[in-house]
Amino acid sequence: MLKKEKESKKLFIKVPKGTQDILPEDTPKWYYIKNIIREILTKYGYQEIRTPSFEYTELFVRGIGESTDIVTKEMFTFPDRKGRSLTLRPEGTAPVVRAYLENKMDRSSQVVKLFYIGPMFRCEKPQAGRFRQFNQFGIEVIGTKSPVVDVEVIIAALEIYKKLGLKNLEILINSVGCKRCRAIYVQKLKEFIKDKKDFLCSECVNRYEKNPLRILDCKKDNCQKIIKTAPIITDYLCQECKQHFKEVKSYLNDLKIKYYVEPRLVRGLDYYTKTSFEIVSGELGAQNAIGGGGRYDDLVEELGGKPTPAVGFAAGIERMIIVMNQQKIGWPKNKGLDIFVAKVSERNKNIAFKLLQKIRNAGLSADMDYSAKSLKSQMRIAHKIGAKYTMIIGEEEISKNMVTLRNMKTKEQKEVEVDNLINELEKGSLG
RNA sequence: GUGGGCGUAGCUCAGACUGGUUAGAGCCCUGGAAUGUGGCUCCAGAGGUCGGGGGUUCGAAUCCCCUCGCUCACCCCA
Repeated sequence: MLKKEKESKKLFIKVPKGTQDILPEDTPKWYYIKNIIREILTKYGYQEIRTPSFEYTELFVRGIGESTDIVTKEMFTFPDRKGRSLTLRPEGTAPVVRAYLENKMDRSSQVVKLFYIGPMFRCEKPQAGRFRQFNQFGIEVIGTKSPVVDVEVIIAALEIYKKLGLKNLEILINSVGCKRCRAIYVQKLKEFIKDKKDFLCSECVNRYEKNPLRILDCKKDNCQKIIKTAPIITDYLCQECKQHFKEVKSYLNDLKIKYYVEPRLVRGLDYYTKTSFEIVSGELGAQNAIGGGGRYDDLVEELGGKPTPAVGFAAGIERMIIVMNQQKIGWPKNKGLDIFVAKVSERNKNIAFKLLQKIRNAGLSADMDYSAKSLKSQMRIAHKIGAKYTMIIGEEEISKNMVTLRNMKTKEQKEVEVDNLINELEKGSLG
């Protein structure tokens, strides 16, 4: 017996690493946040799209980029029964573009504005603000190269943050150019670094061949020193990219939105072109990005469509919640129960249950205790769960075909006829 | 993948450095305080083989080794 218990304790299964339960005390927060996201994005003309939680692996390999960290070491990939490779989505943009093409949305209208909310999966080592399953909301505007849209995406995100009450967010912005000018810049960068390679850290030496732009992001002191004097991409943008970046900045200025140009901002997804930005918070620890995005003018074509410019943004909801908690921002709490039904003795439980159901049918929330607890205990429960009223059913009341209704706040209570109960409640006993 | 920190009651932790009688506190939980009423207070009670395994020792929560888990950082990102 004791041995069994011991063994069963060992067999407790825990949540997988990097995942978490959202408990009832927190679900209202999620409702609240998701509602605000939907409300504001709808206002901006975005429509919600829901894509599957997994896709064929190839979508992400082609979309995000073969050599990216996400694809090389962070994906949950598994074969289906026929051996086709599937992957839990690590991000939302590639699936949305896939759905856009698959459902011929390119034919139905000029510009398609979509948003999504849902879980993403990355098999990384968890730490502060980083999980293996996390939720993102994201927006995608497909079908226009106008820089106005880059800005709209940013301000839509900012409005959501603002509505939630998040403070002290910073916007970092950069342009990573297009295919052509980026290639030229990368060449310049490599030339600059070539004779300084020996002073770089071992990882950056690797990056030199694979993805030289990442060297800009290295935080090691030595690399920083070298990078400091390196050419910056914004000096090598082609005419079109330069003009685009200029317009984006000028719209931001017009709207009096504060931002920092960060020429070394390079994001880890290969599809970005031109505008690339990040929204960061000091309250997040090392993982300070609360959201990020940019333009991806080549992705639609990359995934088999016609050349179609697009821009998007994605934000981590868990990180938003972390910042909300840090900044002690409140959110609507669970609504208490309208009525708790308390029975004086077990003999009354059938009547109590019938009345309980009657109240529920009238559209009010109601509950009772199903074990044989004392009236005192039942009152305690009613108090603890925040019931507005407690309905007490005892022999005295039953003999008169009445119940006692107690207002938990004012502590006033009165007897009410059962036949008149719903009327009484609707009439305003509940305010 | 590489490093640091931490695992003692449901929760927050003390005890560990300087091994030694039944391992503690607060909160929470359960029951009770003139018989049918919440909070506070008071009383009583439940709850841990100290993450797991091995070793040293007369004796281990405490020292050593292994292992698992959590956490933070690097990396990368939301």
